[in-house]
Amino acid sequence: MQDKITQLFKAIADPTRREIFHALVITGSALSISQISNQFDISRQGITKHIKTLEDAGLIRLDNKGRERFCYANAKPLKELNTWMKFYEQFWNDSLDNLGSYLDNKPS
Amino acid sequence: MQDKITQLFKAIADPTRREIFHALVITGSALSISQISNQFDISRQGITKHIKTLEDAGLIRLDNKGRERFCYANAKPLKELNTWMKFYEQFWNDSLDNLGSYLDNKPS
DNA sequence: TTAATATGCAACTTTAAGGTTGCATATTAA
DNA sequence: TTAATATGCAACCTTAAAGTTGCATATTAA
Repeated sequence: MQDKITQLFKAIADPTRREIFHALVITGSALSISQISNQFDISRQGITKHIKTLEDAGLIRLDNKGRERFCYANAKPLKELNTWMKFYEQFWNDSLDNLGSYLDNKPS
Repeated sequence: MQDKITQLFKAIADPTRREIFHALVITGSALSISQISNQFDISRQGITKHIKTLEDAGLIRLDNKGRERFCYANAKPLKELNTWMKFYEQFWNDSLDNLGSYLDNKPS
């Protein structure tokens, strides 16, 4: 399997999955798979696959309740992505970006 | 085409592309396509494709110099991803995560 | 000017991702 | 107990992504 951070980035790289995750976060509680899939045009099975991907990435958790499965968000893994990004903050704040130092060293 | 943020997430979701980007960032200057591809096991053409993807996402820029093409990093687009993530910071800091409010409302 | 280097373009293969359909099964409502 | 609901499992299709190879071309070094 791929590394954790790749798995996380891939999970949120899909717009449908970001929507599902966001819906769960703002709901603040849990939604069943049917409730989620009703909000999308794609089939329930398609949504189930997305949910599995999000679950594998740790971004959602599932709780069985009778015949239903409730999903709720877990934003904690995003901390790792934030850590990854933090490193680059110093670079995106550079007014010149790397072009500056590149041009300084450019062979003429 | 897909939206900007999806394009960015997909660009950095690939581990090889993250490596290329990181190498360019820490180099602080520019590297030619050959110099980059020499650091990887995959073919030059494979690297060229990754570079194209990174360029399309705005994460690197290219500058032609004779027969060479120099790539340099541009971290600025990551700001957008950071903005996306910032929203969820309040949730990953919750000690209880959404499980708490979910259980509170769970039908018994 | 000949050879080596750096690259682009295009076609191709392989694998993974997103999505569908059909069917089986467990749970709950009528 | 019969019907409706919520779901899983598995097979399948389609498209896109990752990566390759071969060849053409421009630039630079010998």
